Amino acid sequence: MPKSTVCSRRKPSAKREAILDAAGEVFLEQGYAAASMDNVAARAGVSKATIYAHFTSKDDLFRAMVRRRCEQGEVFAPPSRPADARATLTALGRRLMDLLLSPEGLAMYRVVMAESARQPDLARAFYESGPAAGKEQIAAIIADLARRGEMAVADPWVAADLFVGMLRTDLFMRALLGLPQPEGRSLDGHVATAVETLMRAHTPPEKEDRP
Amino acid sequence: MPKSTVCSRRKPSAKREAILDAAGEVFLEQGYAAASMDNVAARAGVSKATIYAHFTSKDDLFRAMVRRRCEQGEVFAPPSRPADARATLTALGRRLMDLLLSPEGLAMYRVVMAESARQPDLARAFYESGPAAGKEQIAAIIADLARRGEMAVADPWVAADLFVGMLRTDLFMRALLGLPQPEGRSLDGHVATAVETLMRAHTPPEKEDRP
DNA sequence: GTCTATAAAGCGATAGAC
DNA sequence: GTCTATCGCTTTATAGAC
Repeated sequence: MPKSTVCSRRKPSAKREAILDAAGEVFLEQGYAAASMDNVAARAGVSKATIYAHFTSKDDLFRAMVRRRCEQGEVFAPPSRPADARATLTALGRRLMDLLLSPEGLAMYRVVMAESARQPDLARAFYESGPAAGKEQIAAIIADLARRGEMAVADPWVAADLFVGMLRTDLFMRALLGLPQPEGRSLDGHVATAVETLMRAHTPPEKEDRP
Repeated sequence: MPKSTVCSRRKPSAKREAILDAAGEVFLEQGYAAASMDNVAARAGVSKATIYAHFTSKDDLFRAMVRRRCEQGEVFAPPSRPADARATLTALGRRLMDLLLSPEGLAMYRVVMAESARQPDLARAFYESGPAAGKEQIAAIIADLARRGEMAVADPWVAADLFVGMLRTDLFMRALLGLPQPEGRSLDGHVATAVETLMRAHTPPEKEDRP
């Protein structure tokens, strides 16, 4: 995968980067409509006219900001050395929860969903480089576990979907709504429950050993 | 449960209702910030001043609209006569999917999430009267199945969480983002997969019979 | 209660100097 | 490229007649 010096169709002008950073903060905090170009300019430390020298409109700036934040490589690395299904899924689940519950990630979900009606292509780009890419990587790891006989999986994509779904429960919904998390349950316990349920439904016959 | 003539702290003035209906359409379509009072007035067939005679501000109108749409009774009725776990869960899952994927429901999620930072109490009210109330009803039904020996459930709330999570997967995420649903998979198949996975993890020992 | 007309402020976007 | 200053429009909210 290309990582740097490739696809730099624009030289990384310092001001341009500052504007994009500021736009990220303002749009993600306030939403597209409530955010103002004056606000972005102030937070970037430039004048409003400078923004319009780099971007043709508020819309253009918003799209550039979202697209830049979508450019991220592999977020779910396969385990460095082969491990059993429970350990692999637990690490994976924990990583997913951290991503889902990060403030920037949550804000991104909110703002893109809010604008999805007016920016269908942007919503698609976000989905494909975010949730879809992540699920694809998880499905690949599950497929590998199945290949090694650690799990009995008919369709790795369905299994990945179930796994992500069991992790992205009320906890995620509450986070998206900005509500405080209930104190009782820990993230690790939450992940363990999902892993256990998935394993019970996908344990290969020769490994059957109920606790 | 009280249904009508109760809690009518305001007489249902016709214009007031028209304004609230119009506000629902406009806010849910365009989002809070992008919606204008002129637009609401036009769609309600009244003048802008009339709106301000009933509501003190745009914010007040928005809150009244959300709160009114949150007043809904029981959405997941228990089965009329006792049925086995698979049938009960399948009906329940199908009902949940219909609710989650309805255009009004989706728009409500989007607009409340987008405004959650500025309206924390509104987000909480929506959550409690929507997702939380639904999950509570589902947990009660699962608890009843467990009591009758149809399922082996340690914690009905955890089971309900898992069940809802497995249903509210990518399908729901894509719907929130306004993306078209993939053609291949049917809603019924999706529900069946979730029911099957939940059952495998919660089948009581004396009923063990794998297909 | 409901209207028309308007005030006051903020918005996206641009002109023109440097 | 970057700035200051400003245009033209839309917005929320209100005054005053009926």
